Amino acid sequence: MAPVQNRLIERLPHRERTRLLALCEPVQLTLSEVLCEVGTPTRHVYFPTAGFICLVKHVDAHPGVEVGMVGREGMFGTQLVLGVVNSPLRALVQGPGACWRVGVADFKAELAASVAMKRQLDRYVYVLTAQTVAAAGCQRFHLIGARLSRWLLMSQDRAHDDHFHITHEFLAYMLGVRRAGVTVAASRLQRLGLITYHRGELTVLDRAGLAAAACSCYAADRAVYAEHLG
Amino acid sequence: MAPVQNRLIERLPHRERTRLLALCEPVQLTLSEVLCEVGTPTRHVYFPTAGFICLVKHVDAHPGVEVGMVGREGMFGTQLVLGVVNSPLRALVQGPGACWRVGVADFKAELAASVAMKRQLDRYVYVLTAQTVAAAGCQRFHLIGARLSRWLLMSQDRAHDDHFHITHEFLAYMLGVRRAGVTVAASRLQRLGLITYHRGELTVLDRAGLAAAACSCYAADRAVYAEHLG
DNA sequence: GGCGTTGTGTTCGCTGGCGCACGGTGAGAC
DNA sequence: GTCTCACCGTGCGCCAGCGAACACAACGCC
Repeated sequence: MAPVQNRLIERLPHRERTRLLALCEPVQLTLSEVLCEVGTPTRHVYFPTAGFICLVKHVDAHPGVEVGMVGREGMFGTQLVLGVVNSPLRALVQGPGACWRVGVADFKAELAASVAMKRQLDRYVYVLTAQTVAAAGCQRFHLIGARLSRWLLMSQDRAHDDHFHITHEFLAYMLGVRRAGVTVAASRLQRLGLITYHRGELTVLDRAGLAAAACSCYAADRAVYAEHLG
Repeated sequence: MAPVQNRLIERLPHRERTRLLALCEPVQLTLSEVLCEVGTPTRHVYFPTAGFICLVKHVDAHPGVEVGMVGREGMFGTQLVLGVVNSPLRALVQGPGACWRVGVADFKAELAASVAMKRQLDRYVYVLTAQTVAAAGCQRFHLIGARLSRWLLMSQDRAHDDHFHITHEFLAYMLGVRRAGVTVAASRLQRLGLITYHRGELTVLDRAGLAAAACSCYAADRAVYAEHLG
């Protein structure tokens, strides 16, 4: 078996890790796949190892806003940790790749059986909530360019690659803005030599520069994660 | 002893409720009191009975945005339920009134001792998180007038009174907007006969009208609460 | 090799909210 | 009775982002 490569699982005590992995099945996340729709019961819990997932809030008929991102540092299905089956958010695969998957019943049973596991996942719930709260502030105060930069950095961290597939259209959906707005912001970043892109293939050229262009939320998110699960 | 009048405590099984109340001390929340500053360790957990508390996120040097509100339907200190001591948010008293208070150590001990309590508070964490997520979307898409209406309704629910003390300045801080913007929105609501106010004393005249003017987030929040803790 | 589809660049007029600022007025302090 | 201060009304210029639209180029399909 390949190394686990999901931080939450790796941090579990040996016994719990083994038991959980025995219940996991490896699945491949495919781009744009919807793992869970709003208001529907969660069927599986996901622990990404290479792919990553965006959590999107919808309000009225508006496009949608990303409020959280889950890569191999986290999991999708935190609502189950809190004892709730329905997802309040849409879970959308943004980075294709490998992932562990557990059925809801098995997951609940393990959670009930292991205090250590529950305790750790509680902490992750906290971290993800902090990210969500930061997203609220970010929505309110930061300009598209800064938010775009932040989003690209977060994606790059989770894709473990400086190149990934993403269109302006999709970015607009994630940021809750117009596609044209993204084009303007992205082309500025390109002119500055921070990124380059062409028909959905985007490459980060200057990570440090991008970090400088990003809003403070990026650093804040990382700090919270490091403090509680680092 | 007066009736408990905090929904979370009331919903506990008899044994747990009695034990928790034995550890509680009654305190009076005073307007504008800061119960907990960002990044500092939480000292007490609060279960409001008459007063209520706002949770405010700060980003950079910007004014602040309210991302959650806690009245007698909830509690302040959810981070402790997740095993984290530091608060990610500022907790600010917005409605003065009575409240139960428990020390952190006592609270943790009770939480560890009672599965039923932990389970219920987990659910409340979920509800509060949903509220936070809604706040993010609300920030992004809704106009000041609609958000103001929502905020007034939420306050009224928690104040159990159609009259309360609130200035435009403070509302601006809560909504993360300019004071002048609040004045414009509030005076429109007044012209429509939905509210009346004068030098910090505000009265709701037409609750139904206000609900019609508010964004969908208000109804959504209530629905989530009712579904999970109703 | 033609054709529809998808991704990107750009324009135009509009508007909500911003920063800043000034003025008025009620209420309490002395 | 005056003074001060908190609270509220309003105005002005500005700008980010919006909605709607059009143009063009690259790619995939037949």
